[in-house]
Amino acid sequence: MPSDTFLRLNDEKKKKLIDASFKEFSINNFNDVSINRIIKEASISRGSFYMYFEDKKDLYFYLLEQYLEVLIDNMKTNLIKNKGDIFKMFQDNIKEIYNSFKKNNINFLKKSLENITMMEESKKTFGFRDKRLLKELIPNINLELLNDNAKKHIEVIFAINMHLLMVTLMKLLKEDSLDEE
Amino acid sequence: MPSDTFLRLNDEKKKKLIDASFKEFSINNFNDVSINRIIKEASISRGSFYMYFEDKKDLYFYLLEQYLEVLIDNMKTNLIKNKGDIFKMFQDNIKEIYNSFKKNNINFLKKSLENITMMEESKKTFGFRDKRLLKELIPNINLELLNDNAKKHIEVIFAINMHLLMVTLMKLLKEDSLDEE
DNA sequence: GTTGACACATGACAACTTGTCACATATAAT
DNA sequence: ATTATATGTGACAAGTTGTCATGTGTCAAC
Repeated sequence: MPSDTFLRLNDEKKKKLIDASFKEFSINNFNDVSINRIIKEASISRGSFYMYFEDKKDLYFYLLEQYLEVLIDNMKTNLIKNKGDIFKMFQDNIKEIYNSFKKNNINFLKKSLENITMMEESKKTFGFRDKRLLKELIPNINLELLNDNAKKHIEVIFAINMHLLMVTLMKLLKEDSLDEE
Repeated sequence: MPSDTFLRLNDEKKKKLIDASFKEFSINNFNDVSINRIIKEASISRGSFYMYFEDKKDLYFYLLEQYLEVLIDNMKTNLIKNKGDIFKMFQDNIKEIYNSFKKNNINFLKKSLENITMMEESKKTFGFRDKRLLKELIPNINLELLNDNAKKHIEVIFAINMHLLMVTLMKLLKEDSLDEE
């Protein structure tokens, strides 16, 4: 969360920083985003930045929220335009975001989705990569323990269990981290 | 992918680097992982490292694959122990990973899941955050356009559409990036 | 009007980071 | 022994981040 100091800032200064941040996060992956470039573009000092935000992550999540605001606004507009038809609204919104990307060739959402995708890659590696896991294990699985229906859908059952393993571990390990703090 | 040079390395040297890398990635988030620390721990030179791997990401995905190998091995062992019962196998595996974390308090999988979670946070922000989106839009939605069943499940329908918007955009924007290259 | 308290701004600084490259050395092939 | 080819090396430039002592501005109280 940005500090109160940031929120108290006059609109112009705030906007300048937000704009510069959006620009930077629209061009670079999270890892390559440079606070240096942001403060240069926004003409604020290094010290000020760290007065406003804890770190890059803090800034990023603030930007996400801001983006969401804009998204909601666009959706509202499109909803009214389409007389309350949510399906048409969704269609229009996709078009708009896509066109805006085509035009400027930079897009905050695009980069965000890339960041997510990169991490989802690793999730895939764990879970379902090329069905490799199952292939390796199948000789050792006793199919007789399953009923006929389950036998047929062993891939799905395996995938679900793998997913459960991930989710369970995620929860367990997360709770544990919280205990420490 | 690691270079052939790396794969040709003798086992001892390879292991030393892999071990050091796992350790570093088990303690720090992806962003905070330092190649510097890794090469120091593994006693190799900076130049060598970049001969083996393109960058941090390259190394990370290699480690993921290695981790998967170990996972498969553990699963096999547990499968045999449990006479081919995959459900018992999954249970045992969760316990094992969790206990290993409890013991060493460092865990590669834990950090990986944290990285994923952090990015999933942002996905949530876009998509479904507190049902805020729907709440803001509902006054403008014309429910008469939906049948009675759809009316009841407007939240679900909305969530699905939101998800579709994300997935569609992800695809569109990704394809477009490929065109450029 | 001076004082003091507080909020905010500043940029130099230490302590990192990464990727590259000219050069050195090892190993194999002629 | 000589030449290729494959590896190893660490200094280097060019960045990065977060901190902190030292500003400046503002506003209330004496």
